[in-house]
Amino acid sequence: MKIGYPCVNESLDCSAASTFRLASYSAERVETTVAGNLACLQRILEYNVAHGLRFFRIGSGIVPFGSHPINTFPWQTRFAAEFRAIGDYIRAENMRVSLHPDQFVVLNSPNPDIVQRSIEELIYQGTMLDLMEMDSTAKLQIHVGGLYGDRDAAIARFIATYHTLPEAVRRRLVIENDDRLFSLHDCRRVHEAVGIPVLFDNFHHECLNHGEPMAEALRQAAATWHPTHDGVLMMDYSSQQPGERKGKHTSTLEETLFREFLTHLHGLDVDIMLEIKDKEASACRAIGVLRELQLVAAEAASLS
DNA sequence: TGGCGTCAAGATAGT
DNA sequence: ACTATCTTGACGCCA
Repeated sequence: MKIGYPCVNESLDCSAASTFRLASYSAERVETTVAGNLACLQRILEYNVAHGLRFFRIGSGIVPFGSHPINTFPWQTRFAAEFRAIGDYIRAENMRVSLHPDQFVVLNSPNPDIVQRSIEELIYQGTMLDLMEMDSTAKLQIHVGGLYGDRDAAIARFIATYHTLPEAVRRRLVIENDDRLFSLHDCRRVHEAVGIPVLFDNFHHECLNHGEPMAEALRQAAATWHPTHDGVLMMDYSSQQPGERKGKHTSTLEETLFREFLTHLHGLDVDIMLEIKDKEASACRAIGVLRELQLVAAEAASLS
């Protein structure tokens, strides 16, 4: 089981998502910014190794305007060595990485231009993983998309678009159950049609489900991952921020809830991304919780 | 230097 | 038809 957090490290004084306005675009600016972002990414990964965090979501903004037509800078060749070095480090340290393109990637949009731009974005993000020479267990996670008033048609459009994706994207693409529109059940329908793995989000599942208990939901999601091609189930973990609207992520890890969640795994191996506001602080505490449990288990074994 | 309006991109619910 | 929200930071103008 690997534990991780997304995109940003708040303990370090660098950013791997440094960018600039479209209006101030220049090739020179791209080059210096990507160099800085990759240097920071390496520092974040080193921090993670030092703290036992072996899962990390790389931010979408490593290459500013990475899928925008304005960006004709050959970053893929200029930074090939840097990407490969980062990939070597990730493999050497037995880490796992993912990316999560944001809300603008909508493969089931009725608007073909939006679909095309979405595919361009997925190609950009997949290319980064390819340059790092990551295998197909490094994933690109997206949501199914919009509903547009007709769930079946929306799912059918996702499936149709999926078939047109380049293999380089398809081998990494996974769908995540969301908290309002497409549930675990809906994602499993898509999986049954095209074989795409379902990344499980426990908090979204609490917000939107069909009565599946947590342990059963985990089992169902895990069954959509091919053990060698996809790796073990990736999941996002969070919990409700008390007193806030339903769906608001907690500001810090609630250790009691996390321990309770772990009881539903029943030995299932998963890699857990903590989608929690205070980032690595909570991830480190999650590591502490797991170590405690392991100590308890080890003690019980030695006594028996 | 600090404050703050704005930023490539979509979809949805509410008014 | 228009706005706020998701979600959040960071750019970059201005005082």
